[in-house]
Amino acid sequence: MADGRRLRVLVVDDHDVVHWGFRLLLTQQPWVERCVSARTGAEALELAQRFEPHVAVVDLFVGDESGTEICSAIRSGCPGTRVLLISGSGRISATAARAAGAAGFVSKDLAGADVARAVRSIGTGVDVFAPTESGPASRLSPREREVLDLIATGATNREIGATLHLSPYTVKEHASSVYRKLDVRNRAEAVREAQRLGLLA
Amino acid sequence: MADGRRLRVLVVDDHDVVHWGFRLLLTQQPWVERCVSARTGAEALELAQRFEPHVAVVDLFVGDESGTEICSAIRSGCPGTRVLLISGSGRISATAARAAGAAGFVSKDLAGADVARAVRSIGTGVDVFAPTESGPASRLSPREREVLDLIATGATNREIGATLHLSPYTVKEHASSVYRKLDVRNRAEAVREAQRLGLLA
DNA sequence: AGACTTTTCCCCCAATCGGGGGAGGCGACG
DNA sequence: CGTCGCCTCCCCCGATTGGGGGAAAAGTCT
Repeated sequence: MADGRRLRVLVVDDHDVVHWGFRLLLTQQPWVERCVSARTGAEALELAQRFEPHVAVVDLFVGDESGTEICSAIRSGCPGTRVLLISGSGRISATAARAAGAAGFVSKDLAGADVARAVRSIGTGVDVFAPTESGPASRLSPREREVLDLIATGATNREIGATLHLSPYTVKEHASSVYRKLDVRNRAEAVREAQRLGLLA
Repeated sequence: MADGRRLRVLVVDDHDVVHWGFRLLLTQQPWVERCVSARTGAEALELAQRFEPHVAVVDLFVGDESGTEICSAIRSGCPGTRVLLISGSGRISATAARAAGAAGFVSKDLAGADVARAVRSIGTGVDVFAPTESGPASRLSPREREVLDLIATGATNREIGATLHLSPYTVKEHASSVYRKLDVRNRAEAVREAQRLGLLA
């Protein structure tokens, strides 16, 4: 794709510090043509269409909005733009990122040079899914994550079952699996641990 | 305190992007002499003692470490340095921030100019506690916070009672008060809400 | 094909939870 | 002085939880 061409990059994040950080990081790169930032999904979409960036760096949580949704919106509204999802402290499943149409996923925890390299790789057509899933977080199955999400809202097993169209027995089963995998004893601790691991918004 | 003098600032955060963001933001300010960054509590302490910054900007969560603890460490290891605590998305009680010896607290959500102004205010001896306490967080009594902390560890009311030398009945009473005040139904949701409000770390 | 994981469902049972009620003591604030 | 919030303790009760057991279908990986 982009070979001898310099890249345009769009940064989507609700924190100004992140904007400045990326701007400082990226404008120093000789292969970056320009770097613009959006603070909301709507702004991101608008900028993407007007600006046609090669790469959109999208935070997993942009205010109240979901990074994966913004990713999907950019993908459909501006097909030429490839999306790199970045996470604050937590992790996301590579499959979920792919499902949203992302071309890559990395953690903000990575050193600057690594993030920059990831942006460049995305821009040149190479997919990047950095944090090879390893922690206890990754061992949670999709179903278990769904259940965990609902547990964090204070829902009972019965309510979760109704929501997910499952028997309360099954919900309890998934909940117990989550407790085992996260090494916690109950819902309260599971929520705390999930927050710590960045599994919840 | 610092009048005609330009300020040295230490940024403590585990995310490089935040470092770059603050660097870009602060080095543009004419009243900033220099801006250095630390990625861990130990590094922060070391830099604080060697560098004697006027202001230390400390994230509420630095990797696995607690921002308030780093704040305390800086305060005792380098009394001349005043600390500005910053939060990612959540909030913290101003009282908790004060207890840790912080001279101020703001949210990363603030616009750049506001954050910069807060840093400058801290450096010139003015305390800054931006999100004026009003929410449900501040209404929690000390006992209720203790109970909430222990609930987040997965402890049962009986265990909490043993820890705090209270009857399980009393613990249950405090727990119920917490639920009422945070407008949640149970422990799991209370933990999630407490995290969101920055009551836990 | 066998091992493995995931998902789904069921039962039993003790422990825990959370709301409701009541009660007394304390200190602050007006 | 009365009220109000905080802290402490107690009981009852139904709902919920979480561990133990078993079972079956589907898919993946080797």
